[in-house]
Amino acid sequence: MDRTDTSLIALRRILRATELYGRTLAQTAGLTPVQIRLLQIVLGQGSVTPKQISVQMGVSPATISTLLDRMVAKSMIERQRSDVDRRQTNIVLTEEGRKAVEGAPDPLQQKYVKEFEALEDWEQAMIVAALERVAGLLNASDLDASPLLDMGEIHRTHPSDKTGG
Amino acid sequence: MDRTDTSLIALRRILRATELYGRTLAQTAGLTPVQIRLLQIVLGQGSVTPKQISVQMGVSPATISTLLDRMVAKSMIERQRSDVDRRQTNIVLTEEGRKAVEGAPDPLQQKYVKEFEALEDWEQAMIVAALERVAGLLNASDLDASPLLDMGEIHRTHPSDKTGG
DNA sequence: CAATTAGCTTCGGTAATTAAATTATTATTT
DNA sequence: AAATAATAATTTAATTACCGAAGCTAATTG
Repeated sequence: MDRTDTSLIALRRILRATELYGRTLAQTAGLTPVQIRLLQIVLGQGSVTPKQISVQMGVSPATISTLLDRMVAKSMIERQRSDVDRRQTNIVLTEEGRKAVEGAPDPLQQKYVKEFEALEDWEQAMIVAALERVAGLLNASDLDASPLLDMGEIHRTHPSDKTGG
Repeated sequence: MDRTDTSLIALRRILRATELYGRTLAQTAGLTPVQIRLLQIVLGQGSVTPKQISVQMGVSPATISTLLDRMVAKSMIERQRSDVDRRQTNIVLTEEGRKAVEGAPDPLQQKYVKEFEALEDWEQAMIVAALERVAGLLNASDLDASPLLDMGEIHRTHPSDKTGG
């Protein structure tokens, strides 16, 4: 077995593990994976339009619209008409929504961060370099990643009050 | 920004790129991402039970059952009652299903393989080591990866006409 | 044989998804 | 400015994804 296959298999293991565990986490939080991803995007941006969300999640605006309906019904987000361009709607988290997303961190946080930080210095450096290389190979744009920068904060805080809902 | 955050962002870029591109590929093939994953699992295993599929995909058997219904209706797979244990059903690809899955390879194959193989030797080695390390951190079980070993064959073979199976 | 367990399916319901059509607003063109 | 085009969001109708509970069939166990 050559290295291409080996790396592909490792990548698939990463994808599977993340997805499977993410589903578990979502159910624990009383939300769906899609709903959590929405909340994460809004948290990372502070304020986004449905259009922006649809691009980041790779689904149509119609999908986002109905998804937002449900999240409004759950009092997780609010729609605010934009002042500068009244065609646009700004999506913001409610207090409840912020608690929900901070109490339901994403699977990478849970399974990855602690172990990563326990690694030797040189190994961390190698992993960072390799991951960025792979992301580059996949043409992964910064558009996808930068909104989630704020998520990095989570592993530093104590989400000890999981008042599940 | 520390290395933990940097690596998390890179990982998310990988996840997003794979998912977004996978959705595009699926639509091009006239299938959904879930349906393609089902076909990939059956291809990799040769013959699987609905229960095994449900474990690998991380969904309930009920979900698989209805999914199989649709794929049978599309003539992509067949249900075959097991002889050794007649409670079980063996899922196998039809000729049409095999063509479909081989004609719609997964996003990693498409966007990754060629570029990876163009890398310097040392860089390939580094990436393999790093990816396997990360997969290990995420506790990705071998259960998830080994079924997909056969997928690695795809980029080497010509899916012309493989008689027999 | 009766009870239990295992594997799969069916049923009822919620959520996710899209294409197409609609509404409201902004931008452009004549 | 009036007409036209383009953009942002939503609604509608339809399909797919998903699950728990209940039901069915086959295997196992007492």
